Parts: sequence; structure tokens; C-alpha cells
Amino acid sequence: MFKELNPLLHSELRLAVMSILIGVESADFVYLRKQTGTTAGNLSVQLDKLAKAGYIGIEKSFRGKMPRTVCRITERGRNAFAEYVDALKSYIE
Amino acid sequence: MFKELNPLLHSELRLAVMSILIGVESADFVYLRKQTGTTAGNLSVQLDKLAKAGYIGIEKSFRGKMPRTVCRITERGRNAFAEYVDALKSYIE
DNA sequence: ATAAAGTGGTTTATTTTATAAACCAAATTT
DNA sequence: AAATTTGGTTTATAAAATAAACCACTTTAT
Repeated sequence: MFKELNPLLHSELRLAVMSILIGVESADFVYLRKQTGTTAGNLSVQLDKLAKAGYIGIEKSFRGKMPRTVCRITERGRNAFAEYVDALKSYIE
Repeated sequence: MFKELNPLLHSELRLAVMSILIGVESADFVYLRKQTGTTAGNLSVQLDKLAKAGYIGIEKSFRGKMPRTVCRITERGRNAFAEYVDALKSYIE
């Protein structure tokens, strides 16, 4: 009757991050923080979880002298997101 | 950009319960437990939360000698569900 | 009649998760 | 050179979900 909701995606902040990343080539930490309106600490933790699941890739580098964290959705992340959306529909349609 | 997701509804089990109740006149504890596949303890706790928020009404009675718990969505619950679904769309569309 | 098992739950304890607070290293501003 | 800002991470706390125990009965089997 109801499809299971991937708990990693069923989180407001992680879902927002994935929702952003699915629509862009890449996005950096600062951008994600502004768009989601969350705290840096929370974002840091949630990005880690998404990365550990292989849903996003994180590249750290320096832009001049400042650190820079760029995130990008992976194919696995894309698939998981699509499945999650599909599962959600079993609840809301 | 992203609408807030009502945390009371952003829970797999509570969402499933609301999803069932929105489509029927009423449903009892046993039916909800079977449809959702959850444990009685978990269902009991989550129904309480929905009831305390005024999203569902709970009537307790006896059917012959056995206790019976009947749940019904309220107008407030109906509205909250509709809003939640609408908010979700800002993430998945 | 009594013990064992089942029904329909509730309550309490444990684990997991989310969130916030504190911190760090370096850069920039005053 | 002290204070503030940037771009984060780490750690502590609060909240939530889940599971395990339990309770009050009823039904079935002995």
C-alpha cells in the first residue's frame, strides 16, 4: 500500500539540498546555506550524511586563500531522489 | 524558495495514518495497524500526537467485550494535510 | 477451573536523528 | 594588534522514532 520512504531523504534539510542539487551542475556550501536558510553546523552534518551515502560528491579546495566546498549530486543520488518522490506519491495522491 | 514542512506530518507513520484517514469516514486501531504495518506501541504514540494537535479525533468504546479505538480526521487535519502536500511540492517539482 | 495464548492496546526505555552551541583557522576590517 | 567576519567542523543537547515491557482483559485448550 505505502512505499517506504528512504529515511536519508525524508529530512527537510537533506531533501532541500538534494532538491537544489538536482537542478544545478554544482553548488557550494555558502550557496546551499543561503538557499536553505539553515545553520552552517547543521548543513555540514547533513552534507556529510548525503556524501557518505554516495548521494552527493563533495570537493574541497581553496579559492584564493579561502576554503571552498563544492557539492554535486551523483547518479546514485539522482536515482534515490526519483525513487523517494515516487514513494511519496503513494502517500499524497 | 522552500516551504516549511509541518514536522508533525513529516513522519512516515503519521503521514500514512493521515493518508488513510483522509480517504475514509473512519478507521479503527487494528485496521490502521495492519495497513501501516507498524507496531501497536508506535501507532499508539503517533495517534496521540495527531490527536493532541487536533488533526484526528479518537473515540474509545467497546464492541461487545473488546475495546475499540476509532479514528477520524478533523477539518483541521484535512487542512494541515493539504498544506503539507502543497509544501512538499516545492521540494519535488 | 485453570493455565496458556491471543487481542487491543498503553507506558516506559532505548536508540536514532535533528538542531544548536561552541569552537577553530585563517582572512579582513578598524 | 584587537575585533569581526568567513567558511566551515566538532561536540553537546533536545527531540523524535522505535522497540521492549507491560496491562487488562477474552478466548481457547487441558
